[in-house]
Amino acid sequence: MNLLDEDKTIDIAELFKIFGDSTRVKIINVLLDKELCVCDIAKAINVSQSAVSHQLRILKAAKLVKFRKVGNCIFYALSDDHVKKIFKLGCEHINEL
Amino acid sequence: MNLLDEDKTIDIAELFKIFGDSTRVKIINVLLDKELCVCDIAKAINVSQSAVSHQLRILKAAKLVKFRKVGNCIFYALSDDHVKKIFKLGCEHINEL
DNA sequence: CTTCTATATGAATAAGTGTTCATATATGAA
DNA sequence: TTCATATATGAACACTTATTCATATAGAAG
Repeated sequence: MNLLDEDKTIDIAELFKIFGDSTRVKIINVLLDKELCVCDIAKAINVSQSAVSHQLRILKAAKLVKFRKVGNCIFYALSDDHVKKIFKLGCEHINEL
Repeated sequence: MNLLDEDKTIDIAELFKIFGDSTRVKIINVLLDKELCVCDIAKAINVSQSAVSHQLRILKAAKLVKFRKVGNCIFYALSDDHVKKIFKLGCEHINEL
């Protein structure tokens, strides 16, 4: 049962690394069931607009979030259910400790 | 659907952060289906004994691995199926990209 | 065109992290 | 006890990363 060829080791680590920051975890958490624009995310998790924007850039680059533009605002949402699954499994693990 | 109270945000991030290093990913990968002692892990993933030991300490502190002593050797294994589940879900995500 | 709001981004700084190297500890064998 | 092997650990260093601050971009409203 060897799930990884050497090439993918880095990719896996990079994926989990993205879930490994509390600001990004907060962003993912508030996006679990709805899309939000940047400033609403910032308000919701009480982090500066700039910091949220920087982190969204990372989440976007990893294709963990998608976005759509509506006038002046940009709404972000989780890319797919896979992101939710990984996140929820992590939550379950924590809750069982 | 708000899975996190503020208190747990850090815990979740800390959990994923542990999966977010390629040396630790390699260690988890070789422990998926068997236990191994430290020097065998080091050989298997081609990383120094010291580096492996340092990373095992982190995995141990997070209760992601368990260990047993046999004479001179210390065999490490994944703590439980939860660790495997999270890891495999990450692998699936990567393989689907 | 000007102003206001929303978002992005670059630079700088501070904090965190992984590896290496040297060494300590501990167990087994002789 | 002495030697060899397995593992752990502390310090140092290089590297990465998240935030802040200032500023740029862009769209909407007046």
